[in-house]
Amino acid sequence: MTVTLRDVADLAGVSFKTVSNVINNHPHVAADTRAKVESAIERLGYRPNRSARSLRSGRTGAIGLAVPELSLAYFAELADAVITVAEERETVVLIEQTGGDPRRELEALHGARRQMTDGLLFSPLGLGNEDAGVLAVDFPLVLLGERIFDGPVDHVTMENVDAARAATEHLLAGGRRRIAVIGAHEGEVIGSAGLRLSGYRSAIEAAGIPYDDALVVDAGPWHRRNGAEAMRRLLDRGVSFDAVFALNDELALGALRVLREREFRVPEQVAIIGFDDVDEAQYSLPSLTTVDPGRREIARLAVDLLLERIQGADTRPPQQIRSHFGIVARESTDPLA
Amino acid sequence: MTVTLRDVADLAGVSFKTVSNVINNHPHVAADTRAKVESAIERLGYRPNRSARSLRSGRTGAIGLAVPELSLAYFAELADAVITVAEERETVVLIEQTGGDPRRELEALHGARRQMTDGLLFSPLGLGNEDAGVLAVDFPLVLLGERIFDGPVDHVTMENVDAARAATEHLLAGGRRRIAVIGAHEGEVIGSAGLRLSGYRSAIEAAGIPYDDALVVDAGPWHRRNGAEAMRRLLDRGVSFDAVFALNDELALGALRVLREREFRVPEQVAIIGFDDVDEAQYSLPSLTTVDPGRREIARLAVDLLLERIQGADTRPPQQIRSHFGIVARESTDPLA
DNA sequence: TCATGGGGTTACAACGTTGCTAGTCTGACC
DNA sequence: GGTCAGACTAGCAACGTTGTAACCCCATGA
Repeated sequence: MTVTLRDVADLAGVSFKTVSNVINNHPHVAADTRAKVESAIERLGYRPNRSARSLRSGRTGAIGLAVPELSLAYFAELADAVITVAEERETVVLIEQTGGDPRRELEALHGARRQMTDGLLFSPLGLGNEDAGVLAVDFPLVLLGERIFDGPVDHVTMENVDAARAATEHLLAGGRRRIAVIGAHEGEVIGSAGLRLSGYRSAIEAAGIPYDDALVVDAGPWHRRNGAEAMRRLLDRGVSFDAVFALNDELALGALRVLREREFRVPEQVAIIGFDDVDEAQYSLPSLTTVDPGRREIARLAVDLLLERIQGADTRPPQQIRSHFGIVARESTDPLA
Repeated sequence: MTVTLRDVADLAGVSFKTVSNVINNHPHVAADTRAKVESAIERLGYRPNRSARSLRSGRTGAIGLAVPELSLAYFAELADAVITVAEERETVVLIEQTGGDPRRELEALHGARRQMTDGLLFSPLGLGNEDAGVLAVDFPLVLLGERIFDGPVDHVTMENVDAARAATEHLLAGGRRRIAVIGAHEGEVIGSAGLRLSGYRSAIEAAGIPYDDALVVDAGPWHRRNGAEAMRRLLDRGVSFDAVFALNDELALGALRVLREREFRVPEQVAIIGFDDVDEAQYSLPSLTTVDPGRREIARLAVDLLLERIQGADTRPPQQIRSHFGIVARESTDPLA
């Protein structure tokens, strides 16, 4: 039924161990032996059995990716990028959705699925810096996102503060002075919300504009519906503003929807900028200016770092790596005439 | 280092095979033996080794999901649903992206990754009905989508024709008479495009409206950008229309963007309906009427069918299963006053 | 009393691979 | 000519699990 090393060996007239040597590119295999074996492999359509290989070697050739949920465009596009990079490295990706629930995030770290992978790319949402201890695990782990910074592990993240500052400066450069923020998380210091908010704050204060609480709206999860709802709350407060910095694109698109519903002209009356550069941002009306946080770069850096740790080649202390960001200017922030 | 059956057996004072029997719920294990073994398992934190189990039993406990790309919201949301259902069945999902490329789709069917899974959920895009033969594989396979209907395999799909007819009727009921179609694929008979177009056609003809080629616009891949571009082509043709049926939501959102750019009032001058009910459809402006094709139902049916085939419990001939659809009426098709 | 049967448990042999070790052979060197 | 290094190949023993078949023992019925 299934073709094994032994079958190949019989056909090639060598021992099955020699076939194994050929497959694993051992040195000291004579060229003609290698040729014989390879043609036998070809003839029989031999494929190494991954379970047997894993059992013996302790490697699975797979990595895990734990994210909140694929329905969020950012994570879907991140997963896309991770899978694509991993494929180039002959590695498969096993996706787990945690829903941002701390309990399920812990399970992603310690659950039974870990056995099926050699390491994990972990993007927590429910766990925070106070949980950094749980990251002390005995398998290769690369942390993504901005929920935890004090963990004893490699961490690939984006330049949240600098990028948020740049986003805010982009609005300021367009002549805006009263810039609202959508998507804050009350009291959060680190975490995407806290970091981006602090970037915002440093930009406006550098421009001599005082920070105004009334312009900052909390939102729960960063879905469109929460962006819409937050914008409604902001409008209902009756404060005036001429720009909005939504802390991610989904929030921005939800907020944009409400702005236009209430017949604000965007960008003439209100400019809006998002964060993430999801594909969709190009196709809203107006198209959405946003921050490209370097998603593909993050995927590449994270996968490569994880694979190096798995191979044991990399024995450096835990790394903190940041991707490069850029402002993608589109219609939603066209400067005032 | 790792805890094995033997360690548990030693602690419990039984043979390692008895431990195996306990774990696999074999009948004929005395209650007190079971208790002893279970407490030993607990004490040592024993976890069965999946590679060893796979090697011996031939089962991996994983299924594959091959889709064009996760960046397309429909597939991201489908993957979300599949992973969620599979998790409830203690099964992990291994996602492969084919990019809709026939070569990579074939690889998904025959490639090395198949070894890591017990079966495959396969949503082709590049392969068509003429390739049905390649689906004759020796592992459990459940086909998704509407590219291939003549395959010798289980197939879970949506009611494309009926749903498209209902979508068109929804527009007709709103008083629209000149309904354009965006996203056709020239000459396609089956496939989502072909089927949905034929549903459209049967609806308008039943309403006594002749089919007009000038109203039907081709588009390549169903991305926003193609929807936008197709809408531009349609407008450039100079034909008049009072409604648009976009064959999926992404096309609809791209088209909507162009309509509003060109200052059409939606839905007053032009109504638009999509297909898929992606999350985003609720947050566009105007919100997008669409067809809910029963994505969660598809995921559940497909996973359960695949798992039954894997267990060998299901020996029926290949099944054709269809999910239930519904029209989700939103602002973009508000009826004419 | 002895065969019978079945509950409960166990020994043994795989599953297909790789790490380690040991071997054989050739050619070069002193 | 003998020794030795190095190139090349092979044998054995795991890795941790499950299927098969066998075992023991006690209760039952003849």
